[in-house]
Amino acid sequence: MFHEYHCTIMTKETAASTAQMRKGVLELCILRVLEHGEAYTSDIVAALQAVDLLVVEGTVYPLLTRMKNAETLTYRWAESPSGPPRKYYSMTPKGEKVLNDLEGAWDQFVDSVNSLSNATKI
Amino acid sequence: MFHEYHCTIMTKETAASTAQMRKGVLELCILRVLEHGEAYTSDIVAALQAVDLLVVEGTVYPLLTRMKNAETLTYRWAESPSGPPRKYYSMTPKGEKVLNDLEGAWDQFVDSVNSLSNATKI
DNA sequence: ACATAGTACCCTGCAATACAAAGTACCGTG
DNA sequence: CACGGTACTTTGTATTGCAGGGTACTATGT
Repeated sequence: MFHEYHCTIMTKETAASTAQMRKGVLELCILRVLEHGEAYTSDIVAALQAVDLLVVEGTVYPLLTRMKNAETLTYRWAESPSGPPRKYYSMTPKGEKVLNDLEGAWDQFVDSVNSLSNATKI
Repeated sequence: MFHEYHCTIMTKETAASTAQMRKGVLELCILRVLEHGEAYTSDIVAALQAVDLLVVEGTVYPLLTRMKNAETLTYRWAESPSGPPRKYYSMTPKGEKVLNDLEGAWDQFVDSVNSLSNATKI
């Protein structure tokens, strides 16, 4: 069952493709969220869902671990008002550099895809 | 060995992410190429590489087969001026509908990702 | 006629990873 | 002390981009 009710049109094909589109850009999205300050997983998921980027915790947790291992992120433990302690993630200096690179790659990628709809001739 | 010499900045991390970004948008890109008329695989690969979308034949061939099986595309055999015959692909009516849907999904996706860099607050 | 080179298509195996689902652990409350 | 909620982790599956190798057809040169 798809949770993408808010989309105007969402056929089987489109749903599969949008799922694919998310891949590879999640790292950029997470860094953009953390650009505004530290956050823990539920914050990040909520921020991404708030802009219609549909991700689930099961996807974000492993990605955060990978980014932490790559030293793009770091975290600190912090107590929760109710529940177990949370891992609050924030960018490392290396993470800021990665973010900067990914911004450029993203812009270039969008330009490339969009240039196909006008300029291409075979 | 990466062939992405033309990119201004391409670290290990960026290269991996751009490879991921390509995934899921290739179908849209192929449809955008075929929007201008039929083409065979080498035409398509050349058109994508011309706008810095780096794909290889090994990726495009299976994708074209999947799209043909999904009845998004069809093809006709045509003789080559030199070499074996070629499969010239073109969009089916269903393909035009898929293209239209993917255009909308793509625009929405780009907006979502870009909205993170400004409006997000945690 | 035959060997060679070039072009085009196809298939197999590998690696990465999004996602689902189940499991573990901690905290507060009744 | 049991229970519900929250948070983190792990396991398994399916998808798919990519590399590499294989097959087949055509044209060319000897």
